[in-house]
Amino acid sequence: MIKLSSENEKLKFKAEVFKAMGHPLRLGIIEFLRDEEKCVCEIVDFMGTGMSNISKHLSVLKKAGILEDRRDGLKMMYRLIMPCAIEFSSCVEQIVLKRLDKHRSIMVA
Amino acid sequence: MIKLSSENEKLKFKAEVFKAMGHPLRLGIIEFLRDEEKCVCEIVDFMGTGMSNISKHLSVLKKAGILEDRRDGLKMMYRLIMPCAIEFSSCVEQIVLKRLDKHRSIMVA
DNA sequence: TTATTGTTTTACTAAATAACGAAATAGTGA
DNA sequence: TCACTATTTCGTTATTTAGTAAAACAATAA
Repeated sequence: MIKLSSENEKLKFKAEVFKAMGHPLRLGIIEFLRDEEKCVCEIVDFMGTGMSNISKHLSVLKKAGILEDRRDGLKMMYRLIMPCAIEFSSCVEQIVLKRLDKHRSIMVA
Repeated sequence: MIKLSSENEKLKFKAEVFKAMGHPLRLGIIEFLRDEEKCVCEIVDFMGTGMSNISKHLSVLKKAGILEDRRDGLKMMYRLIMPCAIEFSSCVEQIVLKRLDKHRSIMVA
């Protein structure tokens, strides 16, 4: 069966969102922004890596449509604009924890 | 601020789930399996690429804990075991469509 | 204007990972 | 054994990632 090309286009766009979230540092940023916007400097302090590196990851998330930024004086503030990302992340977390438990009990057995 | 290492471990596991979904072909497989299990041959027919390629992508999804398989005679049947993946995928789709609309209206304006 | 702060971008290196097709290798059942 | 379905391995090519350093940029203060 041949898939419609518009379907493929949609899949590519959607996959880009998942790909953007598929990196520990970027996922950490998303969770850090869960409740309120933060400046780049706060994100750098929290994540513990260089500003230039964080800035690159932020631009990936922005391009994917997951974050938006806004200037506040000298600072750039970033905020989450895809609330379902947090929901899905918690769902994945539950599954991951369950798997880790299972793994642990196999190790013990 | 320094992050706990167990937090980092969890982030890595979760990121793996997102990474697994961050590929058009794999996302297509997930949506194809939305309602019922399918054999590899059906997935190959639907996605339109080689079996060896599909098989590898299936193993990525299985390893991430998104799919499970079961043998039925000669065939291997795959099914989705992470229902929230579908929910999140629809949420992302809505956002992607909105962005495409906006893009289109900018192009027209 | 110049200096300072906060951020982004570009450029480069090096290592790791991912993608795909083709061929070899399982498993299962007749 | 043969046919069928699926997985694995191999080799090539491409992409991703981390990291650092330097330059560019934007807004504010002196």
